[in-house]
Amino acid sequence: MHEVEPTIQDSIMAVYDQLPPGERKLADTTLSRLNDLASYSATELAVSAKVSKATAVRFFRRIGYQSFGQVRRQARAEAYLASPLYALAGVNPKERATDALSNHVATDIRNLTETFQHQKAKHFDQAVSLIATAPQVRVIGMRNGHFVAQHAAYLLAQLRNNVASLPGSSMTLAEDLASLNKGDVLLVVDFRRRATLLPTVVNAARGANVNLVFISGPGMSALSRPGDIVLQCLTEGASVFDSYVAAVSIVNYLATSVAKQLGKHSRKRLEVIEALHESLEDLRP
Amino acid sequence: MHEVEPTIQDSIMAVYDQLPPGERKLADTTLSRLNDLASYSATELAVSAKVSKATAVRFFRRIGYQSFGQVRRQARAEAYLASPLYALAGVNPKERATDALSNHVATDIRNLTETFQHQKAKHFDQAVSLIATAPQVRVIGMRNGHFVAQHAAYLLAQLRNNVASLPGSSMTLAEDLASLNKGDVLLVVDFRRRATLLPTVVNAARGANVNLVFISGPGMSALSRPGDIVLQCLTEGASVFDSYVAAVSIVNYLATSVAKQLGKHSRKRLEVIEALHESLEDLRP
DNA sequence: ATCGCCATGAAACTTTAGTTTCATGGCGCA
DNA sequence: TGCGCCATGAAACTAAAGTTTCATGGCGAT
Repeated sequence: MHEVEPTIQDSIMAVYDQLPPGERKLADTTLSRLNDLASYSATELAVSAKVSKATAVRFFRRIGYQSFGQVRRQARAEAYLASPLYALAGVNPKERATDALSNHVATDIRNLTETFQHQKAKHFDQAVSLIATAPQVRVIGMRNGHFVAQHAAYLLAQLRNNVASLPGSSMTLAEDLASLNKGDVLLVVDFRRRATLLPTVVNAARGANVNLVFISGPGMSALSRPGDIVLQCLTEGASVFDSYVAAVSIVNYLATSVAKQLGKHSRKRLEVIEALHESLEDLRP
Repeated sequence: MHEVEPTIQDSIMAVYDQLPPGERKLADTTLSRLNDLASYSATELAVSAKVSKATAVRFFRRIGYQSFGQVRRQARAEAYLASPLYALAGVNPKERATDALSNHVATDIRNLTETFQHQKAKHFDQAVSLIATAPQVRVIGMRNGHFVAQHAAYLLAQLRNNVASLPGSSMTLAEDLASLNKGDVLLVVDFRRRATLLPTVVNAARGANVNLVFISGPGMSALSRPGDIVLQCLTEGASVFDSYVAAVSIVNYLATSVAKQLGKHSRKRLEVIEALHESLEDLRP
């Protein structure tokens, strides 16, 4: 019978929930680099986790290694074993991945890269400006698009006031729409399998001179008119379901860009929200 | 127009046949380790090529780098880009990401690849089986995780009966939980900034012997216990916000796998739903 | 309020990696 | 043979990484 040595991941997990905050940050950055851990120095890890070198030493000692050198040696040994996808996909780039998993990942990566490659910078910047400066921002998405819309609303609400996703509650859509004015932004997430409700909403918004920003799938959103701002995302799925990975990514980037445009202002807001949460004891560290 | 930087391999090849014997030995060992070059020190390379450290320095300088530090940095970047998945996505490894946008995309691609690389196939398969066969499936996620949970519920609901996301409506959480029995599955989406409610829910579920499946960020979900099924996703963001791209991707793959396990059964269900939608005129083509 | 515990980072310190200098020796060539 | 060139490694040196020590500050218990 012989002991199976724990992997670095195992070692970290074993103590993860007893780690103090600083060391936990380090644990997270370490875990996120598990693949090529051996190519980082302890100092680099410490810097990127925003803790001191001393904390790094304590951390690696706590998870059971005498020195960082040991960690590096083991990391290198593990990297050698731990790349199933490498094996599956073949080292030769010309060999195509054949199994479902590699295929899935490859499809999503392609969705990401192509979506951003084809994005028009002009549209994107316009969308950012509008969202940053509009008196009110509303987000709507049905079915497949609903969760993307929710995500967008959640992120944007951390950056500015007057962000909400529609419909607020089940039967208030009409009221919600009525409160939109010229200069406001309606972010419409519009993918395949659209509900019939959506065109109605869009028309109402158009009537009120609301600025429309679309996040839509490949093939122009039938709801948009020339002149509207449209951010197109690839949604190709490797199998039965469409993939909304690119849409989620673009929402993140959109919110990030808005944050940058708002600058200090929104950073302040993020802090206020953080403080509120703290005092509400609503979150855990 | 901008110069394409040569890869390390290019740099070596360019001067290979003018190299003196010692440096050539070093060139050979370097080339043979190109894929994880960054994890070796110059000293190690020198030792394994049986030349002195001084020769190593001369060699790396001759191929065009000021210091070994530069070599290491570039090696790391190349190793990362040389992954077969990048090749599949058609990304040109020689193009460097420098601006915010490229950085964003690169981060998300990294999140995807690493998330799937570190996934334990065993956990994943268990999750799929449980979800495919459980009498009831419930999904819960708060804050950052909420939209991911919604997406999961939406996809799974297309494949099988008795899928719902919690809380169904604002005040029914207790009732919802009470209706869970042994053998049911609770899919918990648990990311940073967790609401305090979540631990309560999880404990209740544990009390009822419900099977728990976690989708969580890097660093083990503090809610999970050894033995639980945990699917970990990287959530590293390129800027202010964490990225949930990998989580969305894994949800898609999870649902896809459930679909495959259910086979005809779920295909039938998809058709039924489609027919329902058609007759409700709820969708547009 | 005071005490004690612990996490933490700054800075001193040690060790290791990387670089430079220099002496040696091989090799071609006059 | 003697000269110059250059590759090379040993060793001195410098820079960077890793480790230790220590002072601070937060936090809970007394």
